[in-house]
Amino acid sequence: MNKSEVKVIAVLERVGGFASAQELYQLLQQSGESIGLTTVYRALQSLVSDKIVDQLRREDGEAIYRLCGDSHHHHLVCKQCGSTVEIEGSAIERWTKAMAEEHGFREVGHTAEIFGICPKC
Amino acid sequence: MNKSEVKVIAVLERVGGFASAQELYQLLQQSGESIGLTTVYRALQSLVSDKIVDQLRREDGEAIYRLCGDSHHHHLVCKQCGSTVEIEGSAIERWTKAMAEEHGFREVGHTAEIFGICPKC
DNA sequence: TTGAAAATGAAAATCATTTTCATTTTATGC
DNA sequence: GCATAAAATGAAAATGATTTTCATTTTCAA
Repeated sequence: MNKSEVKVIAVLERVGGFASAQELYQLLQQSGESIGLTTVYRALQSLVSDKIVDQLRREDGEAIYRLCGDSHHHHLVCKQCGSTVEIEGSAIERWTKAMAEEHGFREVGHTAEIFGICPKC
Repeated sequence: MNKSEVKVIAVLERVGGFASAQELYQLLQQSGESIGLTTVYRALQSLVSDKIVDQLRREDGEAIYRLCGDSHHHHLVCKQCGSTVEIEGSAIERWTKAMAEEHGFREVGHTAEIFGICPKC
């Protein structure tokens, strides 16, 4: 665990959820850290292979990262105005576990979003 | 639905599962079809937005496609080999409805995927 | 038949990510 | 402290999937 990895972990803690390498790089720049994009990518690779960080993919294929064990939340997003509400997702956690068990999958994670039209719109 | 889209559907039927745009392009070339890579991409985009084709992502971020069944289903995807299992999602449907109602949203939809490592890998 | 709209595809552009490679930093042995 | 090998760093180039551009071809209705 070297200096860069510590910096990346710190910014991931600050973010408290998923972020892409590019976003993390920008956040680090903004907080005055001197770190190159290449190094951010390398730190993330290393943290992923050490299972300190989870990696998954946005719909557009960009890789996103978060600290393992971060309890994550889900969003209810308005299709019209874009406003979002954080919602409770224990039903999904249970569903994930049940389905994984039923099909013998391990190291499972999930993504879930609800979208619709909010009361204001 | 134009000629290219028909060709892409035909090759997807032949494949009988997921394939990337590049793979589909090669298969089409091999079967002597005259079609450009750009056109393959465009046909896939169009088929996805018409909900004739499902799109998801390999672990490396490459988009993969397959013909979708008509029923709304969810996927359990192996992070390693990309194999997928269609799973039952009534829990999600209920969760979506409950959350939407709680926050006054209407016309709601959702996305949900579970990923992990399958028994074989 | 004709003209507009849609489709096509080669080449260029885009963009996240990885690789290269020369330089700097760190750690280790003396 | 000093020398030196190993590890880390980052700028720039390379990669590879995907998208955009744009000139050309095809389709189709009037």
